[in-house]
Amino acid sequence: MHDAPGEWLDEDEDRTWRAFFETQVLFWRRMARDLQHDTGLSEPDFAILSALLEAPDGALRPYELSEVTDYEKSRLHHHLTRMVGRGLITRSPCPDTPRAAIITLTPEGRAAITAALPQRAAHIRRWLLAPLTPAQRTALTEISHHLQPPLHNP
Amino acid sequence: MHDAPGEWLDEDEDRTWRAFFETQVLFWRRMARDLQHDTGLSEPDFAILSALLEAPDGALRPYELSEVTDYEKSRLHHHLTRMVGRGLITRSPCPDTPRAAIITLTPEGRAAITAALPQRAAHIRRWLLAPLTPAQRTALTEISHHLQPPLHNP
DNA sequence: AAGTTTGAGTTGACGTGTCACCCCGATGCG
DNA sequence: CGCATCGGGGTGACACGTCAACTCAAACTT
Repeated sequence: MHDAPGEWLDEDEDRTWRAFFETQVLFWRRMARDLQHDTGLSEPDFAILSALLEAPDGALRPYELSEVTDYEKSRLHHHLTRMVGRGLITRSPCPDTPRAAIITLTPEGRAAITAALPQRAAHIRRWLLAPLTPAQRTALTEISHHLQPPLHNP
Repeated sequence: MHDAPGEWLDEDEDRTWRAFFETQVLFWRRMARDLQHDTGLSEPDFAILSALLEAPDGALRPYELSEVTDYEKSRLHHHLTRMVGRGLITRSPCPDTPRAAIITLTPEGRAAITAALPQRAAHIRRWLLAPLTPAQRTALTEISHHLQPPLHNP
């Protein structure tokens, strides 16, 4: 015999993989570039600011932000530090609980994210939704769900 | 009227976007983690080493690597520097043409990439191909191609 | 021939991410 | 009570990427 699953993908698998891979690289590159150029925000800026915008008073604790954005605490901490430096948020010790921090949207941060939302929607439409037929959109949604959950072995 | 395209995505668009977004994040996280843990290589390591492996004598000039991998020259240069430091490749001045460099696979680099190829194929099967039905695979291939080319306005 | 342009290669500063580890208050339990 | 463990928060080192700019030889221009 030659090989069971083989050393590399067969021709069909390879076609799917290459199309997928190249498209993903292109897509995220376009999204990051447009977001940056149209709003001055990066992907993580956008994720954090929009989480804060949906929170009451525009304020959340870091671990809550970490759950919403699915960023590890260290990555989140570093990024929050940079965002404080740019005036988008503030980090203050929580008055009641000592050992706790609280992240708050500044007016500049609020202005930035509210201005960015429609831009972002336009980017998503332009690079993802518009090129697809309605059938392809639903297919993509289903495919995404299929790739998501099993998690048997994280 | 309320709004033409609106400030954010409508419910249906949002469902597609969220499913897509979250799945992509998860997918690339899994792929990078598995590649790292099973082979000690990062995504850019893998891309560069497999390009070199397919080249005659396992050697290419940086600008050729840049075309194959679609990395900007600066990113490529920095990464090559790190890879030289790890002994995966060598960078030598090209004998005939002065101002040119030549990147060569070391025995360690060749061993690393040949060991990594089947691992990588297994990761792709596990996280992308296996969870999908044959129909979904072909749909994904087509969707990827639809998202690719237009480029009207880079 | 002198001057401009082109392009491969390089550099440095800085933004982004990951890893391993530390700090310390709160919680739980022998 | 004393001690361990847990978890939110934080830090530093280093890997990865982007941007703007520089070098310098070859090619192109006038």
